[in-house]
Amino acid sequence: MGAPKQKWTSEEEAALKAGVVKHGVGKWRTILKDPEFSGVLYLRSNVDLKDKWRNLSVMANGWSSREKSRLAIRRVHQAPKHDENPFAVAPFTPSDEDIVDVKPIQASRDVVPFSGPKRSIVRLDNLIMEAITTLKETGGSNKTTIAAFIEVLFLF
Amino acid sequence: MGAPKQKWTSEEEAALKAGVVKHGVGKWRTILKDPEFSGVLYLRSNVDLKDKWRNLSVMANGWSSREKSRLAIRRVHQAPKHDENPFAVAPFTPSDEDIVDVKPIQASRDVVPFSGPKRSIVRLDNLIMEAITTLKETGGSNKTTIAAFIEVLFLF
DNA sequence: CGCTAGGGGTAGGGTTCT
DNA sequence: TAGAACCCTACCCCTAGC
Repeated sequence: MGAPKQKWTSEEEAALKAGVVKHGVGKWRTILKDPEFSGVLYLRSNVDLKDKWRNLSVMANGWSSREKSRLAIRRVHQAPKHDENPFAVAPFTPSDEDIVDVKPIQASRDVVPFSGPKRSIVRLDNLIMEAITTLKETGGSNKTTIAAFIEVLFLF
Repeated sequence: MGAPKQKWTSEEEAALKAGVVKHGVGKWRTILKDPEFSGVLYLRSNVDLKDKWRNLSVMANGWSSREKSRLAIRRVHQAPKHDENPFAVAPFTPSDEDIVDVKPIQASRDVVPFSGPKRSIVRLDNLIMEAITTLKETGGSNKTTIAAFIEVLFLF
């Protein structure tokens, strides 16, 4: 039928993450063309990268709760005239616990079916991902902060 | 970033079709400036019109067999607003004198197995669209024929 | 410089496979 | 039933060429 279904290797996954750190979320083609990653990702298309990142993002915060529940709230969307601000799509109540700092990851700690050894690594991994995603979504011009994550990223 | 992504409403789509009938394919700016349509299409650019027409043409011509299946199975799921207008259907089975052959514009990186006969769904609007496009492409000076389509177009 | 045609890229809903 | 990988447009941007 379709393509043979090729599972992502950890090398590819790492390259993707590094690529996102370097070029940003949504720059799939750019990441793919970067000589730094093309060697690893040459079998993947830009769409593949996008899809994979989507999966990773879900994993990174999907276990917890908020942030992604907005997807469920979306079903009917008709914008005849005078559309609303696209960024206002998330009607989450900015009450107390928001996505302010790099804290939300704590919340995802309770429901983790992981086995012992890699636990901390995965945790940090998710932390980074969440941080990056959040930074990007909230305007993400904070280059220095992102740069800071690069070091952490390559610690593993 | 780019533009906020504005989905086309059925009103806009109808206006575009009517505009094409009135001014012809490729006269995007003209359609846009026509007072008859500017009220509906005022937040679209000439390029937007062109792009949308491209989509519509693809739909009218080479709809993949998978799409056909999906359409058939389409859930009776209520439409909140008035999308999916009453053009709805011409359920009778298309015999064999359907559409010509128009291969999908697709460059798949992997296997390209299926190719078969393009038996498009016979939706009235698709027929109209095809007819208009064909007329235009083949010299399209058959004004009377086009005029005939106008009536059909506005029958619903 | 305005306009159209066409190539390209991304987002997101769907579908298929495991 | 779920999740991962892949598919299919809808929509937008860019630019060559007139």
